[in-house]
Amino acid sequence: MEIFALKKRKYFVEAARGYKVVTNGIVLQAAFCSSKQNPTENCCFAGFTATKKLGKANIRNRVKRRLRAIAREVLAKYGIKNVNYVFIGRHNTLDLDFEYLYRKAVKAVEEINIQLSGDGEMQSDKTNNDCDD
RNA sequence: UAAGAUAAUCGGACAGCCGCGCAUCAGCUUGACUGGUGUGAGGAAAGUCCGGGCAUCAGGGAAACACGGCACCGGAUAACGUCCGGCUGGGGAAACCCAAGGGAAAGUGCCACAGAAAACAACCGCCUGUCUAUAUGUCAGGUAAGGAUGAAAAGGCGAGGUAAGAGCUCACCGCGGCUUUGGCAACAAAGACGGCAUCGGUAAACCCUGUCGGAUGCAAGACCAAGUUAGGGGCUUCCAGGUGUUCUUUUAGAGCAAACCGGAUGAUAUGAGGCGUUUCUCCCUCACUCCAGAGGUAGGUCGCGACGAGCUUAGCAGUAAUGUUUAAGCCCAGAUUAAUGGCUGUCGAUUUGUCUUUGACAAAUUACAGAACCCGGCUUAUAGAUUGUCUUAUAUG
RNA sequence: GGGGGUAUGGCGGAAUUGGUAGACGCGCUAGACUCAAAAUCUUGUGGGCUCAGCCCGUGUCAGUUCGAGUCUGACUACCCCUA
Repeated sequence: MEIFALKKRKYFVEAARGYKVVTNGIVLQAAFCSSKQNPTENCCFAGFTATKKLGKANIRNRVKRRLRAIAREVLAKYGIKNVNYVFIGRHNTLDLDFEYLYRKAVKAVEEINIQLSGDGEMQSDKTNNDCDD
């Protein structure tokens, strides 16, 4: 599974409209790619967010790096193709143990994949009006 | 040894596994590709408080006004509100530190409350004279020694002097200008003089004097691609030379384009515009476009990554800031959801505890913080470590 | 990245040239009215202490001044603008 970076604000907003799982240390959002991204086979996209609430520029950068390191390992195994994943840092992301964060991230991805697969079947039949729920 | 003062420097190291940005080379599958090589955060990258470069608004010069910054003296610098050296004032036992530190005899304003009075001092008191009702009185004058205030009371203090007083006189101190000497200067020292009628404070109040400053900031701005509507006045078309752009067999050639520059040509008007305001002057622009002006948008490339107010070392000049090619070496991050990292181990440093003895072991901690157009400063944040010089105290010799 | 602004009791919001900080409104406390509540009326309302008083208080720290909410400098927090 190859992973590419999300770069446009548009896709971040789309992911936020999709599904969301909250764990200790990480918030995960995910949605299927739009057709404009023209994804290659067997790849998914990952974006990272650290808000100004977390701290100054130095701290926000380190949160993003940590999330990037985790996402690289987790999505390589558990990622579904043509999905935009957005990882959002929380106030304790830096303090928690790396192993602990890794296990939490695996759980979150698995959970959101179940939600996405259910949505994927329904998407073929009808429009995705119920995304906000 | 202890307590300080000050000037600087550094601000973790190594290894393993897995990754990232940029540059460049190679490959073919021609791209969100693969592989190799090189390179990749700071002393503050921060705050955005000053000063520049650079860009746009076409522009240059002069005068007046307006607005804003700065202000002991001399120097350094591209420039500065910065830096260096001095002066003066203040703090400290000392090393040393701190200061927006011009002008209050150009003018205006303000100085609450209290107080007789807050800047043109006579309310009480003191003294002299006068009047008659002989009093704790009236009127006229002199007087800043005394008066519960206040942040501040009209040079201070002592002696002489006087009706009472007073720089009225004198000594010392303060102040002022003058002369001489030293210093580039700020200023200092000495001398004699003035009597202080310049006599309070405030200029981070207006202001005056001197001096400096056009405005806006890289989301500046340039180019490419793409591209919508409407009103009024006015209504000529053309040229591929430059420029742009596309392609190729790339010192060039061919094609395309009238948006720009340039050239040719026509009509109308005698004007409009020009970076705080006004005036003057030079000059420029527009006349085939001008005025008015609604809505929409999606981006890309350059700017932007180094021959530079460049970096390192030594020499020379200078008290120093700094200057200098004199000599040698170097080319040193460039993203745009924003690279420079994640995990592990070993060592180092600090603190605490234990054992026992000046070493082991264990635990904890290992800062502030992340370039975004680029430089020179200032300010603020910062675990800990190192070095030089100086002061004071104590002890010993 | 760049540019600008604001900060005063629990909340909104005054305070003229620097001169007694907290006007005014909302809220809150206590009381009156009521069987009870609302509305209404009255009273109080920044904090601390050794409480007839004194001290500290205008985001924080300095400076100028006799005196600072106001003037000057540096910081902190929050907000806005910028294709």
